Amino acid sequence: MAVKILIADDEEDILQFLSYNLKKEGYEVITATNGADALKLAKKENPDLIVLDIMMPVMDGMETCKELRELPETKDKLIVFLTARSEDYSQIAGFENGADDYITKPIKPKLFISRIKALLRRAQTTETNTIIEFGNIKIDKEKHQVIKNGEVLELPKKEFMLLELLASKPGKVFSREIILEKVWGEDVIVGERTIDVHIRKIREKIGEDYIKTVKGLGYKLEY
Amino acid sequence: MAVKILIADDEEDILQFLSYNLKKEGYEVITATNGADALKLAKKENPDLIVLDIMMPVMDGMETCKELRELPETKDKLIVFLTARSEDYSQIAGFENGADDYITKPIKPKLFISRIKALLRRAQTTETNTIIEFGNIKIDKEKHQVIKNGEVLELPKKEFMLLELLASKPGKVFSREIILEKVWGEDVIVGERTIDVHIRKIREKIGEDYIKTVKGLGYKLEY
DNA sequence: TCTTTACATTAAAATAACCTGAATTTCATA
DNA sequence: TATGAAATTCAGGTTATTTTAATGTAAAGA
Repeated sequence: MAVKILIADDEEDILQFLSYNLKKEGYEVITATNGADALKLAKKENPDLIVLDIMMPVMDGMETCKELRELPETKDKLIVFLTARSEDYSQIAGFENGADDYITKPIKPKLFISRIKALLRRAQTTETNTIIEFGNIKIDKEKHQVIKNGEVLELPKKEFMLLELLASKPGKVFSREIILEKVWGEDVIVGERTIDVHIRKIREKIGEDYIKTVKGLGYKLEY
Repeated sequence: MAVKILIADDEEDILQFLSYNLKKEGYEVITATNGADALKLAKKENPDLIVLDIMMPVMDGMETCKELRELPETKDKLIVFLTARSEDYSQIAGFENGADDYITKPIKPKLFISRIKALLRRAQTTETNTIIEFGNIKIDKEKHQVIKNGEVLELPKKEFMLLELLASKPGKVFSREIILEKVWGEDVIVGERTIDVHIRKIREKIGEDYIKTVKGLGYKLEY
């Protein structure tokens, strides 16, 4: 599922500029031209991150931020302020539970993107256990290694992801559809035979007995 | 080696007053009269602790603090804010990686010194091991040296930092994204090929077999 | 049995990721 | 501010990975 970002700015130029750059990175973008709209959209669309211009008509960025922090459904959202370089920092550093980051205009695309990415990454606390075990196979996500009876196997990216998926719930049958979505991504279009080929490669490496074909349904991992 | 403290304040009186008191305690003191200079000095002189006045021309204390927190070489430094008593505490509390302590003016020498001491003491106890070893390679952070079979290799800054990062968790795959963030800093935008080139330089020096490329993911250190 | 369906296999094509060396720019230091 | 070292960029080359496409096989249904 794509990461959703809400941008609120009254200047169309900036809105388009930021949208373009974020979309290019694969983010889903929604926009508002003032704080009040941003608030409504935030409640409705549940974005992962919100970019607020400080200066906006109807409701400015700070007021919007304050309101967002008060609503239960948006209070923990990541919020980034856009500020003119000239604006006094102390003015916006003022509140408790303020923004998670401040970006000054003029905005440089690469810098903007890297800040956004850094924030989203830091927020990701769902770092799950990095080691999965089943039978005599051990999968170490961090080291990107599969160990079979002490023997280290280095699988390339896609193979690793596919095995990781199957191993995330041993015994469960994963349909080709699900596999494509999880390993390749929702909007990546590849033929179904591609999966077969990867399964073959994995079987060659970890042994033929682990991954079982369930005709008409998909694949599962058993031990 | 004496503890080095950087003070940034636009008022000469205060600068002298604090310098005097710190020097009397045996600290080495360097000074700046605005945030921009402080930033430059911090990078160059590598002080152990930085005292920043909130109100300064060119770049104020908060802005300086933010920038310091973004540079890899200064991000973990101890930072103390000087604030006028009138200034509201909550005004400056907004930042994520804020200061380590706040001291209000007017400054009482004894109190000031004891706070500084306390901070330094706290920081010292958490000082990490300065030597990392793996295989026949030894990395001495303090001496900024890499020793391979007794032979001393002097790596330049970036190469050293990169190797240090990889060595901080041998086996773990570090993505280019993470490498850029940790070694170059979030906001420093350099091309991805830059990493490759540094990796090659390191390999040329420590040998080809330690750093492993994991295609599509990044690099890891193995031995 | 013949046909259909679903998956397997293989080699080759396409792509993405990385390496390399040279040129250029930046930086620290005298 | 001149100098050499370090850092960065760039473009062409190389390799590993991914994907396709053509063909094979086995099992289920007509």
